[in-house]
Amino acid sequence: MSPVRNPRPSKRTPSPQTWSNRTGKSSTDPQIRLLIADDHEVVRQGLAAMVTGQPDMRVVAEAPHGRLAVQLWQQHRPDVSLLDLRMPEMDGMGVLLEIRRQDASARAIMLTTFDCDEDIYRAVREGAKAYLLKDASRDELLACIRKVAAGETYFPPAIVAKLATRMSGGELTGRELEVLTLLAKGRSNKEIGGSLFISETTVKSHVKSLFAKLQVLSRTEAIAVATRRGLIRF
Amino acid sequence: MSPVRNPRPSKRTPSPQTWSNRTGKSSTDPQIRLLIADDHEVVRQGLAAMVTGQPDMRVVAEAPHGRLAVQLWQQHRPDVSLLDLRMPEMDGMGVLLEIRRQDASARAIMLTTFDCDEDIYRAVREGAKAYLLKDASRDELLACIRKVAAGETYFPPAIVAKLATRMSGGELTGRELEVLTLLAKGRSNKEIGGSLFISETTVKSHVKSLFAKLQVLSRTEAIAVATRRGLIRF
DNA sequence: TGTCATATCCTCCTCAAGGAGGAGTTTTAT
DNA sequence: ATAAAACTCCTCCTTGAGGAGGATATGACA
Repeated sequence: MSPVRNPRPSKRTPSPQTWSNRTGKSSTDPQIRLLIADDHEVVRQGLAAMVTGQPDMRVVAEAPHGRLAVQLWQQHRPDVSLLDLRMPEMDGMGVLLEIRRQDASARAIMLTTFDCDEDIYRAVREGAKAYLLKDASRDELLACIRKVAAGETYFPPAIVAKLATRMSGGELTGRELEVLTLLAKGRSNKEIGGSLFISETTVKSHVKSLFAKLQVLSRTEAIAVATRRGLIRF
Repeated sequence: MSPVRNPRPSKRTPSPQTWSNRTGKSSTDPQIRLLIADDHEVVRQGLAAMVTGQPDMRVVAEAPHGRLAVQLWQQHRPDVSLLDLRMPEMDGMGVLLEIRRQDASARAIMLTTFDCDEDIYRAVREGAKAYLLKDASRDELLACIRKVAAGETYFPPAIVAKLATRMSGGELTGRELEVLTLLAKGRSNKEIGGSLFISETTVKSHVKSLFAKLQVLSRTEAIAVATRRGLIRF
């Protein structure tokens, strides 16, 4: 509410010295101010509980869904936002996109239960400073928050490995993803063609390039791989 | 350790008046004593945070995996156990089975992120007193704990509906489940036969009855349905 | 004892799936 | 303007999937 906002004037990351200033900071804002966005109350409570007691950080806002998260971000301009990937109204990626549109230097940690290649890839591409699985320990979470607040990034080794995996094979086109989605629902090529208003032949050709990119030989395999990569959900 | 255990003699739910009594209860055990078992620290912290401040309940033990959960249960004999379904070492179902083997009147709430028909069904069959999704609100959780502590059961409407769905179609045999698992990995009938040391023909016949029970017409559909029901995981 | 479920195996048949190898059109980026 | 993707459609061919309709052996249960 107070008009005194965001000490960072949307500039680039200042020099390391300035950074030290931030950490042992001016009297006005001595703590890392956090926004928590997660639709699960248990998780919000858990995250909040994990930072309370830490003298150098403080939760300034909590949101049960993405839309509110953006709103609260605008109001509070937190130093670091903890965003759940899967949320109603607007998911974590949406929130990240929106807040980074308004302030390209905004810092966010993406939180998720699963380590889907696709999700990780997108989060990194959209400028997430860190990617944490919800099975992270308290220490890991705190370390991650401090790193991100300091302008660094944080990606667990397992995440980095996944990211590498994802790079192989190439990206699916929009149409291929549409076909894949229907294919995963058990639809035949003919049915898919009917749904997308294209011929069965065309579906086949999409399926073919799909298989090549996913490096599989059958639709059932495609479903398995695509699910593991997070391209489709059940 | 103390032989003074479980003041409720596995009787039926007492009258509402008794409820008031329980809340302002006898000096020996005035609170509902809880065990929390979940491999995610965030969730443990969250659950703990949600009950702290409640005068009528108290967390007496926390476990990051199933094996320790059983151990701690034996030590503390909590009134209610909150068990995560998916855990390392031993999952929630295993813990439930074990503690109910030692004390058939033990009360447990099964916690999970997903509402898979199969999981719900098994939990209910094995004597879980309640089934809660992790997106439950604080109020729902507290209400659930109090109900279970009072000897009642608690199943959200959505869960009951799922349970009904699960009942249709019939149960898969062990062999059928094996075939389904391999089928979902993208294996062909011949490959499945090779893995299970049976002929392709036999695989086909298993697949056929599989389809009938799942009420589907193709393997891709089977994967979709089986995933939704929680029969297979990726 | 007979029945029911499970698991195993068979044949014959049809059709959808998927590989090989094209080609034309539109969109997008350079 | 031009090249590169993406999207569309085609034929010919092989094989695997899945339906129909069986048979046999086992073990549990009444």
